[in-house]
Amino acid sequence: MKRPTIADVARRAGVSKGAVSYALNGQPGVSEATRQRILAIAAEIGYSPSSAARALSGATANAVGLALCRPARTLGIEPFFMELISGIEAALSARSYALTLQVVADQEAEIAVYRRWWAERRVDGVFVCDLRTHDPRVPALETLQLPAVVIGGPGHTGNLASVWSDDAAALVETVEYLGALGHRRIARVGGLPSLLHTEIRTDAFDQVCRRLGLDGAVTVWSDYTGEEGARATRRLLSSATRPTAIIYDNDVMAIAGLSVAQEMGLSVPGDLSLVAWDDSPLCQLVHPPLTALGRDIPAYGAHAARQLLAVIAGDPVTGLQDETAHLTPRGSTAPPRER
Amino acid sequence: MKRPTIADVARRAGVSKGAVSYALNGQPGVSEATRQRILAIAAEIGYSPSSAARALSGATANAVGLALCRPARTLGIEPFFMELISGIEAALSARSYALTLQVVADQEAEIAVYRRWWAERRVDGVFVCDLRTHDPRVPALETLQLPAVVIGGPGHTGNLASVWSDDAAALVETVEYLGALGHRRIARVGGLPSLLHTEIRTDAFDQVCRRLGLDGAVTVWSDYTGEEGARATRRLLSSATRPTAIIYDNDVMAIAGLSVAQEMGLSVPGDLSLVAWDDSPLCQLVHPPLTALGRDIPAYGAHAARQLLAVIAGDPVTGLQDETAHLTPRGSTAPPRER
DNA sequence: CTGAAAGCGCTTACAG
DNA sequence: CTGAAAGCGCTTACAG
Repeated sequence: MKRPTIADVARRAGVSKGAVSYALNGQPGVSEATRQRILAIAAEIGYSPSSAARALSGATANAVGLALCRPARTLGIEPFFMELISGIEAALSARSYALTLQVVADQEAEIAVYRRWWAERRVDGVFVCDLRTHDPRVPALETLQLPAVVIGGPGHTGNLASVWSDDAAALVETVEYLGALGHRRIARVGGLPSLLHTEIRTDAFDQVCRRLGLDGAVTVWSDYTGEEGARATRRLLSSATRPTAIIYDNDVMAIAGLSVAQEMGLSVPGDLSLVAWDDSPLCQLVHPPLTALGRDIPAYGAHAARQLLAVIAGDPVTGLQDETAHLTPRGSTAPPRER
Repeated sequence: MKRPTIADVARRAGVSKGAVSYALNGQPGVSEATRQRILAIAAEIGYSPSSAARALSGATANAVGLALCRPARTLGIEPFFMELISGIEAALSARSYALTLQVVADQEAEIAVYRRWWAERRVDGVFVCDLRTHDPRVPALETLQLPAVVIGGPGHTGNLASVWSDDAAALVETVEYLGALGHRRIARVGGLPSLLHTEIRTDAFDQVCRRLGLDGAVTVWSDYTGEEGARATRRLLSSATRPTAIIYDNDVMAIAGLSVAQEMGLSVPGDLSLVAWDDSPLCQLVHPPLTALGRDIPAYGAHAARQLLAVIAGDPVTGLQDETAHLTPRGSTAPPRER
């Protein structure tokens, strides 16, 4: 089947190719009647402008890129990324933008991908996930002048636009809630310590525990996998002064932790309260269902997409604070049982 | 920062643009010494050919498309798709192909996306997931002559290439195993009944149960969500002749089923054995860990990607049978307890 | 082995 | 409001 071109539409409509271009792009230069006729003919013969030709004539690529730097196993098991991508995608396709995805091994490879995308003019902009302090991707993107939106923060984003959520506030709310239930020894199983949001949560955790005088507070780090979450939990629960409550940096680790507690003969929430960060449907599938910190991740992705399109359009864009995660108490938290 | 073009490389190397093109694409027409010099200069100034210009001059778009027709919530929670995408991506990026992703609402919208991608010359080929019998996407793609690989089957793929796994065999193995343990009343919580692989599994289930004389065999359908999996399980376990074993069409439903069994006071595996299809890490996070049917999903995606690249290259490609899922027995299956 | 040139299908000033 | 033309950055026959 031969693909229709702008010339086919022009011939049928009895106008020049330029007129067709103006009509399709909503530019002035054609009468409304002509525009309608041209649009009808384009629809009739199934014409869509070649993205290559369009991109080559200086217009945009109509595509944005997302490079993910996580191994396949954590990508697969964490609902977060797929939900984020769904949200990004929904906002992009509403504006007929395509999403180009690439999985990379490390930050260096990620920067190389940005450079290639830029040189190939393949994308008009990119999303940056898993921000770190002193993140080399930020200056690299600034140098390339490739439009970008950081999904994360606040701070450490240089001149790049960003979308972020107040993790510190969510963590403080959680600790205060556990404190109000009567917990004095609260532990936290954090995510990768190199990620900015892990650092933000850790700092907030230390501060609020100090403020509430909870000196049994301890953070151990993990990598978001169930295996590591289980190992960290086993270590915490084997200590002489074991915690009565644990906060996990994702839901997969929390579910693994629940399993470990049951295997060690502890009752949840009687002997141990558990809180998961990221309230995916998984949290309600286990027994007892997990108290969790949740927010609308697809919406977060959609906001990031709209920010990126604004940056590409040249609008002045800075940081956008998204909804703060809220705590949904379920069966995994209760006052600590006296020992 | 200005993007380097082929002219910049040609000027520096003191050759024509044509020569640079030949050198970069590994075509004859330049001496090996010149080729090396040109490649070195390209690398030095960070040159990558504009994908738009390349696509416009009749070469390929160097991108393939994947349209996913699932709501955000099941996409997020099912590790399957993200693992598949990881595998596809790894095989594609090894050949510097980009993956374009789009989430669509239904099959009609999906066909419209294919048509648009084709008209825009945005992709060189596409992957087709969630195959149905009499799937309208198959003739649509045949008409467009857009290279495609169906991820699923066997059968019902028209002239399109495909990658598939023998679900019938895996299901038979599972039922025979449960039968050998002594189970006589086996139920199955299936996925969406409209999907081909659900049909294949259902037929295989009916046949093997008949062959083994298990007349309590029953299949109920679901939509892969935990909620529906829980509801289906509750219904099955409330029946007077409740099953002693249940096979689930994905792991999320199996985990929900485990939770329901526990909530109803049944012990797993004492009163009820459970088997999950799709052996993601989730299966080992619950208590007891789930017996599951698993296979290497990233590899499945990688095979599909290599098939698609072969179709695009014009190689003769037909159906490729991938590994059959194998059963990993864990704590959720045992002989039924006498009642 | 190399160079000059046409052409891919658009967009966008520039004349009319 | 419309048409003719240049130009985006490649690839690929076609001469030399």
